[in-house]
Amino acid sequence: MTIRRPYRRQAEDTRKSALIAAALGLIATGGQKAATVRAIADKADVTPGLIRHYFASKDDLTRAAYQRLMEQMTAASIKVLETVPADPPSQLAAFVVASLRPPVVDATAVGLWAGFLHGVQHDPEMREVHSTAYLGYRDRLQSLIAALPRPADAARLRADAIACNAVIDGLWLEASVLPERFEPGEIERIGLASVSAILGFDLTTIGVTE
Amino acid sequence: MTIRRPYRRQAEDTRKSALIAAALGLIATGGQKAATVRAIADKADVTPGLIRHYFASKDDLTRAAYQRLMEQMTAASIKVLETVPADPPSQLAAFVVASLRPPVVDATAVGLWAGFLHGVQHDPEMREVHSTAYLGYRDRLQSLIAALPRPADAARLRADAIACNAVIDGLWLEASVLPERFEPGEIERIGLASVSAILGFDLTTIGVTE
DNA sequence: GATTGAATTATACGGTCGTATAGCAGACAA
DNA sequence: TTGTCTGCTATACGACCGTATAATTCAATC
Repeated sequence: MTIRRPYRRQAEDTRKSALIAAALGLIATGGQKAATVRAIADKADVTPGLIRHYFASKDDLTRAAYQRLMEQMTAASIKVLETVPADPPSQLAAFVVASLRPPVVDATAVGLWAGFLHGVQHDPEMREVHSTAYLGYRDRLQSLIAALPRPADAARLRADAIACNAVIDGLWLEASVLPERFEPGEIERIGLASVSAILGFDLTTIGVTE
Repeated sequence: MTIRRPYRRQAEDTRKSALIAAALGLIATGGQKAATVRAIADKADVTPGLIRHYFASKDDLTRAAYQRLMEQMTAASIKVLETVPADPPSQLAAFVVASLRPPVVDATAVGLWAGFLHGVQHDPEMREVHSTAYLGYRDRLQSLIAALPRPADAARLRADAIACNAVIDGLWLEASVLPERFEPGEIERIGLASVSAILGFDLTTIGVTE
């Protein structure tokens, strides 16, 4: 008679969360092709069969992992707003800088993002998740811009939000992919200067050093 | 006795090129995992064994495909410079707009780019290709900015080039992933306005409608 | 402490992957 | 025509993939 692997039962949320974390870790390290059912189970310290007990299919797990990733990324930028003065310029400056620093700017984050992009383009459910997260982030940015003491109509506001979001995204991309090409603090400085120029409102004199 | 598939001999460059094109097509459509040795051979109308006759391994073919992609993408933006007036503002405006239109802004292009990102991050050879292409594009942009009739020292020039490149990249990303969220021409307009604001030099009055 | 239901493991299946190697057949020289 | 080089095909191998299903063992309930 052979011995059977011992185990401890866990709550559904705990297991699902562990499996999602394992999948994200593997995708970050080795790309989508490294995140096999067996490897994920191994990393989560369970056996492969359990994945299909909690997720209808591997694609289902992949979708859940993507959702988690998007939540984490947008949450990091938004949370910082609670820790700075409530005046609009400080809030916006902090938001911009937080989006251009770890943990948002990070080689694994952009790797993960890229790993999911194909799914985002072809899976309607993932597309929905992406659209919601992206527009949520941009709307937040837009409301911070709208709060600034400067005149701007609705059309201008929308264009400004798209433009500022693009600078942030572009810098995020470049700094994440080729971090060694930039000096420490350079990306944040350029980000603040660019947003200031686009909005016609100086944010560079606000202290956001930490 | 079984019949054997008939074939015609081709030059090495022809076959390699066809295999690369097939690989890119498959990655664009179905992601990296769709670009299997068998599928690539099928699309290039040869048998799988031929791939390993021309490429040391599948990774070798993947690297070649990435190189081709980067060449195509940067070439598209640069080529447009020959077709517009030689004065610096017109050149820069044309460059920006060309980078924010098809074929550069394209759902398949960004899908391809994402499909290769993991390799770029982990394969030194692909990283080198990326670095060269990216910096080449940015240098080109920087030289166009430098030619503008406005004062700017070296440090300012570098920061401006990084910032403008970031806006372009960010808009490229957003427009490629969620094209239905933007009105026709909106991205180009925002791109020109943002670059103008960052540089403090108006490019929006130049006709680049085409 | 016995019972019971579900969380977890175990095993198996058909399919596809990248790679290796042997031999056929197309095209050019003689 | 004949010979010969090599581009190309054919076939096979071991590994691993996602999925399906049956067997077990843990933990809560009575």
